[in-house]
Amino acid sequence: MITKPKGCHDIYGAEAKKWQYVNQLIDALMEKYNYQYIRTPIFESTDLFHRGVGSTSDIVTKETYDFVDRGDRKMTLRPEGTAGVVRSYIENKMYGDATQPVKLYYNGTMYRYERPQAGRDRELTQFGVEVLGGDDPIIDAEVISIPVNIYKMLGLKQIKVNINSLGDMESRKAYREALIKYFEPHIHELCEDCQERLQKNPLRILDCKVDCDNEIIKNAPTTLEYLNQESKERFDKVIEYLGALGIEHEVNPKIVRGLDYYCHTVFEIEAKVEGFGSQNVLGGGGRYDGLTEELGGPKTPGIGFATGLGRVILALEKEEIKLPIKEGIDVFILYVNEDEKLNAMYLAQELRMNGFSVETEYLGRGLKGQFKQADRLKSKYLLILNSEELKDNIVTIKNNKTKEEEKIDLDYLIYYLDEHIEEDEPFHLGHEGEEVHLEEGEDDEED
RNA sequence: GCGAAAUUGGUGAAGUGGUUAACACGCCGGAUUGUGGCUCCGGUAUGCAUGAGUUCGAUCCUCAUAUUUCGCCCCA
Repeated sequence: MITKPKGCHDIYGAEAKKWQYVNQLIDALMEKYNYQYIRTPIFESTDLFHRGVGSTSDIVTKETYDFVDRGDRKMTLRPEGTAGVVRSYIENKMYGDATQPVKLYYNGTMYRYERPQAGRDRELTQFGVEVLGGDDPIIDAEVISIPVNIYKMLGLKQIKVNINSLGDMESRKAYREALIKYFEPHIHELCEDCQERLQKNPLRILDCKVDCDNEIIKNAPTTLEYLNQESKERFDKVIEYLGALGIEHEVNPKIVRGLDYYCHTVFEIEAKVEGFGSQNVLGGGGRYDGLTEELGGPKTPGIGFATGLGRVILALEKEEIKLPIKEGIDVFILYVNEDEKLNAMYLAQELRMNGFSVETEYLGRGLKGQFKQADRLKSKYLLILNSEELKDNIVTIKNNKTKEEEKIDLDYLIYYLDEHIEEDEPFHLGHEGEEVHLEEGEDDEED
């Protein structure tokens, strides 16, 4: 048997419904925020990812899916969304668009050559936004608010927003050096991994799992102490604006993110629910004011975030949240003989084209089996065909809940169903179209 | 890249170095000759992850491979 590649998943059945729901919620909310959907290629020139990401980690060399195409071009399956979006922004000269800043969102699969574990796959789906061409802290606050609001709308409660500032490039550099200087004399008191991190990626020592209780790490200088005046004021604004949006958060100087291009605001949102596993960051992001220039575009400030939808769905499961997913069909058409079958086929098409979800029998089961099938499909109505009745243009329609049965003229069938079956509810933001309040404590705790 | 555990039908699972691998659920059919969900009866073939080895004989023991799960590294 040929099996799926390691770290990949088939999404189908009830799980696929969850994905569709989440995707619909994202699309609906992004429309309200007026972010434009963008779809970029799933593979790009390998250079694109090498340039943006920098050299402090072994991401690029070890953890991407690289291949050479038939034209000898070096290609890489995208490991994240930002690089492609920024490339597209530059290539399509969006910095010249009439409406600025440019607000974009994407939702697609990413590929990382990693060892799978809970919450970590080789093919993953990320939803993210990028805002290019503005550096006011109001943008930072808005970008952070998007995943927070999505999690809330999905019903997730046990989440925590961590935020930090790395400052501008100057502050960041100063901090890095200070950190190396601080750790160097104590290096032998730290774990092996940390000893290696010291020169390669000293910021990562701060969230080491082995040494996290070590006094040396606890007393290490924080990014915040190394912010210059301007960076500090900027960060204070972001905090203030988050407060205005009612977004609970914690300033956590250990949040540093792994990549070189981040500056100023960085944030991560983690799932706090019991049993989530060690990969508990649902999403995160930050400001990358230097990236566009690095990739060959004009100097353009930018900020974005991405959230792994697989982890979001895992969090929904761990918090035992049931999404309001519509299930069942409107009508199941039962038939037995060939003449009825032809009518069933035609009626199914007719009703479908008139907006009803319809199933009929495909496997030649007996009437008893068809009733069972209709129940399994959670059909609201049963349409029972009978050759004799059809001659008089009559069909039997049965409400599968009340079990009441009526004989009606075929010409009235659509009218009848229109009367009895309520319209599919369009996707609502919030529940049952009620007003949504996202502030703490006002939620539906008591419902 | 490193370490640990797991893998039995459509599903949940029990079990053994030796003719037909339990039980349950599900599904299909019948009792009920065109109105079901309960009950009873019958059916559900080739199925013990894959490949090699040990053995008279392997689903069981050994090794390898694959996948899954958990942790480390890394985390975009």
